[in-house]
Amino acid sequence: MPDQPLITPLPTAPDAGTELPVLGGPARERCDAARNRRRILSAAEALVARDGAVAVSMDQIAAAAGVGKGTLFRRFGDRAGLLRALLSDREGAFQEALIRGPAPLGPGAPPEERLLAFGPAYLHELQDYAELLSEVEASTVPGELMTGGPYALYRTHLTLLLRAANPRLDAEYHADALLTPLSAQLVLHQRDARGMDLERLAAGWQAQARGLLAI
Amino acid sequence: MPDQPLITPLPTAPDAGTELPVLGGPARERCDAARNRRRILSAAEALVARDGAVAVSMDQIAAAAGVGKGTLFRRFGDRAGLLRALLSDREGAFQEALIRGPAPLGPGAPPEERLLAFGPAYLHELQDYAELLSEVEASTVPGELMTGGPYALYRTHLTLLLRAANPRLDAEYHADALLTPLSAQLVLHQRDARGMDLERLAAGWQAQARGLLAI
DNA sequence: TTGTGAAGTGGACCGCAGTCCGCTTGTGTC
DNA sequence: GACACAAGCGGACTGCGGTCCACTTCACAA
Repeated sequence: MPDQPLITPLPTAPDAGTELPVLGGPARERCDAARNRRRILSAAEALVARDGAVAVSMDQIAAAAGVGKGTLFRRFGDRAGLLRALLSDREGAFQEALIRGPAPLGPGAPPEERLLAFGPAYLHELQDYAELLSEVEASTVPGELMTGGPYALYRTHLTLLLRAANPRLDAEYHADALLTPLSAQLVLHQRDARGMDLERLAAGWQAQARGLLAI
Repeated sequence: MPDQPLITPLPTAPDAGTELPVLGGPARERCDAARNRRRILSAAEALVARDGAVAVSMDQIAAAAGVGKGTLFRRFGDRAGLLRALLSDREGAFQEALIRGPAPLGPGAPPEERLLAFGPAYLHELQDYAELLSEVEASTVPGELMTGGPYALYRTHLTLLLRAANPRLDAEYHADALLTPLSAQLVLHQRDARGMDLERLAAGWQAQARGLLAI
């Protein structure tokens, strides 16, 4: 299982990873590089767990990992990339469940049911790592957030489901419109500052989706 | 007409402004301070018009205005506050139209119609200053964006309309859910990177709202 | 074992937003 | 007009994310 499943690697950081001993691919990773990557990730994980993602700086991570700062940026592109790498396992599992998992989230159920299952499932996953993902959202350059990374997959997924469930809709638009209320920053604010619990958010999201199916 | 209508001033920057010659209020603004504020705003406006909001730094604005950097931050709190001040006239006009303007955006029309008028009107306004507002969104600390500033008014407005139009809804949730797809960052991405024109965005938003009225 | 080129490294460096505090200046009082 | 004091000022300073490039280390071939 790759370290960063389904996340397109940065052009500057191929990160082919996964120490396959055979089949020297187009660009194998040198073993000292792999060792440093592990060091960086485990140092970052420990610091984030202790102090929270907001309070951890790239210098701190570099120092804790015993590498230079340049190595962090060569490996992960920018701060958002490093934080995203910390999430990749969990995000990968969710993406896997979307594509190959059991119904109604995975294939097998009718598109209406799969659509209605998405929001609550995503919100449930989000509870664990909302703070980290919120930090990723904040430190990603605006346009890039929607373009690459996991959002592109979710957008495609929702577009296909919407198109199948109600062909009269502008599926592309509504995929965005259903995805933005799931933003980690918003959900965190709703949960912590306004006291809206998970069930309420999930029910609201489903109502939003059901409305689209009704027209 | 105040400089920053309906925008609650920062605690560190009272900005009572508006050179009222009479009625010495609780905290009159000294006239050199007012002169500097005008200098800063016009310098900022010129630089933003020339180079774009992203490319303009606080140091540049301070230098162009002929004041120290500390003055900028004393006056406007942070970068987002300064950029928001550049928008305040236009935002104020739109808020005015919401509250006291002609129907269907203003009062007089039934809530369903006022709701459906909001999205397209806001998107239309946004076209002019989307880049600036996107920069404000990006440089505002996450929680604060929804709490203060114009968003609070829009959220309240939508909440009231939704509650009146369909009492079965969780009006507070759906106010957020209808507001997030109007984020300047998203709209800019949809318009420029994905080639979705204004009519399409407006129609999509209305469909989203109409769905809520239907259930 | 040794040579070689590319992949990898790390810390000095840059421009940035935001803070701090000693100094200046305007204003109301006597 | 002189004074006192608070309001205002500004630039040096901090820590940050991110870049750069001279240097080191690895992997492979002869």
